[in-house]
Amino acid sequence: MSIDNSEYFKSLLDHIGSRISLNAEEQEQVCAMFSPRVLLPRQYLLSQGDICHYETYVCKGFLRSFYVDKTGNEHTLQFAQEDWWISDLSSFLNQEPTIRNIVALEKTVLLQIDLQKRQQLMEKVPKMEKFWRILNEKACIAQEQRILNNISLSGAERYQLLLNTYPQIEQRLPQKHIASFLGITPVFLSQIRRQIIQK
Amino acid sequence: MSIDNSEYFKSLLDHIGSRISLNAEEQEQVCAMFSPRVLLPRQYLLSQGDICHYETYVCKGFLRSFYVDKTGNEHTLQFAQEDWWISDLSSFLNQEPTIRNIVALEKTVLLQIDLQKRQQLMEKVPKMEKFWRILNEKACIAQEQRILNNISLSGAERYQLLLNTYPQIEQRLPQKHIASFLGITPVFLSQIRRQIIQK
DNA sequence: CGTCTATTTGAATGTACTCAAAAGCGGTGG
DNA sequence: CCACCGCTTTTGAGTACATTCAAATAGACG
Repeated sequence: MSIDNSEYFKSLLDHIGSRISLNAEEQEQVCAMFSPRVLLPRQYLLSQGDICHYETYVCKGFLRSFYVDKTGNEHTLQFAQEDWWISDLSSFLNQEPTIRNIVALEKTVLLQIDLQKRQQLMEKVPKMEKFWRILNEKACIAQEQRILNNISLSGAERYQLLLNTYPQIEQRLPQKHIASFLGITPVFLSQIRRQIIQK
Repeated sequence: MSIDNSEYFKSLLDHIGSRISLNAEEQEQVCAMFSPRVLLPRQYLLSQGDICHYETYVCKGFLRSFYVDKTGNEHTLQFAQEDWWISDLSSFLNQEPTIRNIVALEKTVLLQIDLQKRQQLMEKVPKMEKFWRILNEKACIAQEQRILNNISLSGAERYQLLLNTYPQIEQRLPQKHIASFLGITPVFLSQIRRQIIQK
């Protein structure tokens, strides 16, 4: 493990440590199961048709997962920044080809674990079972809220809410990706922004 | 435990047993933590402002969780039928008041566990930690797919997909609830159905 | 049978999309 | 440093998707 990497493993351990407490030995066992990886901007972590082999923790950088429909339009499922996770759970757990893509938007540093090692890790360090349970519970809560927003709010309202929740998001992302996350077209998002400015 | 109830505990144990394997003692410990409850049609399991005190397994019947916005419109987050779970995870885990409602649509039989007992159960029967991890993973996968449908499909397409996935849903639910689940108005759903019939 | 609620229908309106063109904004190379 | 290229954003016009409001019809339940 290089000096560089140790910084990234530390952020993973901090992340896990904020949910469960690990002793030194357990921390080592955790780190032993994760492999670091670096992506350059526009580099793909997962492409339509691949099997998603890893659950991925983001140490640094920014990624986007999206689906491309038959007409070629992109629909953004998730963004992931520092201290978040990203994967295609369905493809990962069932080891089936995905219909999604994950791409780095910036230079990105990741820590990855495959299904087998995750299994082994949960056997060796049973607390990690709890960690993933908690992680998934939080993910469920966030997703429920997003579903509620999608079925109850207009495009303009969803945009305002996103801005309130992540004020800095516009600096880091082109608008068209925000639009595809909200479920509207880039043209319509531009119109929404114009109306906001005119007030 | 009455004879009646044992039938319902059996379905819970079958449900859990399909994800993890429990021995007889563990099965008893599980059952000891759950309390049965019966709801009549239109009876509320949870009301806006309450704290969600239970995770609820549905033995029999049908429930709906929904949010009422400022204008009084209802938005359906989830339906739950036999062998499904329903709760407001956010309210349950944080023990905070909910903004949602859960109501029985039919006569319903439930098994409920509160946060403290769930905690105790996971300590006594560590496998249950795994059970809830798996349960939440599956919930996440389903929610991701619903989000993708919401941002990439039209109302008519979402309706067709729902019918394909749950062909019998129309027998069990008024249309207005289906509409509020899809994120469209009942009037519009009626128009969609008319167009389908005309083909 | 009457009442209450759900569904349908129609018309008008608003929300969001498509298409096309123009303007803006980096990055790259001369 | 500027000109050019490719990509993103803006703008406008026309269209389609979805909502609101109101009234009529249909179903469910006591």
